[in-house]
Amino acid sequence: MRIATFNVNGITSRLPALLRWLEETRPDVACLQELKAPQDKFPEAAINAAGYEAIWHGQKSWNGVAILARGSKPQEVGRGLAGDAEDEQSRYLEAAVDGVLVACLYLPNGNPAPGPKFDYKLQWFERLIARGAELLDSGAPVVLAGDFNVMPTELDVYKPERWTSDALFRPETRDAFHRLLAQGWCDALRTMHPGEKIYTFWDYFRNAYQRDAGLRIDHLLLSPALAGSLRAAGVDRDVRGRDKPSDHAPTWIELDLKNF
DNA sequence: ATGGCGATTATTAATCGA
Repeated sequence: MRIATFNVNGITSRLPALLRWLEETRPDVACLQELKAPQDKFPEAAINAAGYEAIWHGQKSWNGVAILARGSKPQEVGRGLAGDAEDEQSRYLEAAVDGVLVACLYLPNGNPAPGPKFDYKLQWFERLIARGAELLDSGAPVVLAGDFNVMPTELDVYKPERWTSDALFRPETRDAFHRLLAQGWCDALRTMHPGEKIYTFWDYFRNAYQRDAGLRIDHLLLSPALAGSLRAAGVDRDVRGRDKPSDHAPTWIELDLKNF
């Protein structure tokens, strides 16, 4: 089973690039973030025509997440994280696909930091950590996939010293990510490629992609029930180098569930 | 250290992302 995560930065303007990538790589599950489209503007017909069924949680202008499955409808488990009744941002969606619980998440950016946006990021992180504990307690096979807006270590930033005060790399942010991992999650990309420079995002400025000035902020975390099934992981870097690209590249894992 | 690009929304400029 191939599971991918892709921050599309606007599904309306990214639809041709998304469809091309789906056709080329045929993931079994695709988690999308930053739809930047209201609920009724999701291009469901085009997704269906590509062989996928989808559930999504849209929002006008910002955020928005979706889970696509090839040839079957993702069975929704829930949307949104508990712990803040006031939170209206569409950033979290859970679904069951072929016996695997897939959580698609778009963690807040948090800049500028410090400030209210950074506070929101850290609070959102704590709510995710609480949900992570529940999911692990269930013993279910779970993948947490999405744009975490965190570079976990210095290896995950092209120039770490430039990013130490940024919301994506501040000590509080990294600490939260590491507390999440310490619950028992497996960082799939890093596990398959220890010590390697791996980026999933290159900003639009200053030829960042051409200079390989990137960040690793899109992650797939596996529960212990799934970690032993991990066979491969990677980033579809070339997608970032095409016309009209997202600033993120699709990131994926391959699980062997034959003996599951 | 700054500003650069791209998408969206409401009316050609502001906001947001990372």
